[in-house]
Amino acid sequence: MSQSIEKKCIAKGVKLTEQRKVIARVMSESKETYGESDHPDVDELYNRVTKIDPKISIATVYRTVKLFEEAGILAKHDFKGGKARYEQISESHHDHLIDIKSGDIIEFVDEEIEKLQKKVADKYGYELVDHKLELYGVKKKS
Amino acid sequence: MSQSIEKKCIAKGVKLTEQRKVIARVMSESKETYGESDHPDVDELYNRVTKIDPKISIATVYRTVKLFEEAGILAKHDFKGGKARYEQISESHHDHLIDIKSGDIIEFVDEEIEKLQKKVADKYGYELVDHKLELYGVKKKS
DNA sequence: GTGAATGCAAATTCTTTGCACGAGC
DNA sequence: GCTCGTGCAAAGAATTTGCATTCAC
Repeated sequence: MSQSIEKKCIAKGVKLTEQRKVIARVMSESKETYGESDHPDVDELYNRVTKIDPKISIATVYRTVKLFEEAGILAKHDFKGGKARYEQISESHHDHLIDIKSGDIIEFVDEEIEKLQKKVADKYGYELVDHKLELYGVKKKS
Repeated sequence: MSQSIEKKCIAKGVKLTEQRKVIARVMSESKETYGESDHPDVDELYNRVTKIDPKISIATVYRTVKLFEEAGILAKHDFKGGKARYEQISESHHDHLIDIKSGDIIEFVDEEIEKLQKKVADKYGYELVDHKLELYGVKKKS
């Protein structure tokens, strides 16, 4: 179980307003409530937070996810489909396998792929600072 | 050297209008003219095609790249930065290493990573139909 | 000739911003 | 009181779409 976003904010000196607390809480509870597959977009997040505090505006949600992203608290993903989707950054890095039929998202870690990526960057004289690996697949009938 | 887009259209039964021919030609010549790093967005493509035929509208460019993408002729990439960027699909699959300082794009192939990706999908009971691997790096001073 | 493609401008969608008001120190 | 955050609505940017006209076959 990962550290609450609220605590991370305090650790990083991000000021916590009431609105930010609600957004932090909703994102902290995301996977516990909706499963590992949960990567809400801003609209979905807005729906969830306004159930707790109906006065929060969508602009604040946009501003807050951007703030959290810059603070290294949330990760932004541009999966196929146009809108940006967010998840809390966890200690352990992982990549995504996306079911193109159902939209389900499976998170996985593959140390060997990680190592090879560094090797590739190295080969071209680069230091790897970030990467994105998304697999798109269909369930095999078995 | 890869097959011209125009020929691919004929092979796939995609109707060729004058506008589509111009767009096909510009995308076919993309890497030869602008280097391996070339992955134009729609705006850039629009600039290039209107130099050949100034009457082509941006809507046609959008419609055409979507059409070509659906026909498996162009690949669409959502690199960081908001706008979609395109390149011709070549026989040999490759991934991208992006220089986050200069924006340069290096294309690379790593068979081992490819294999591991299939293995991961397999492990979760999926058949891999597509994937996206992007490395973001900074040049090492050496 | 007929259905599909185009150009234009308006509409959509996602996201950002200007500004006046409000909250916290 | 001052600074910064928020809400609202308007602005922006990228992309799509409705419709009348034109084009490809």
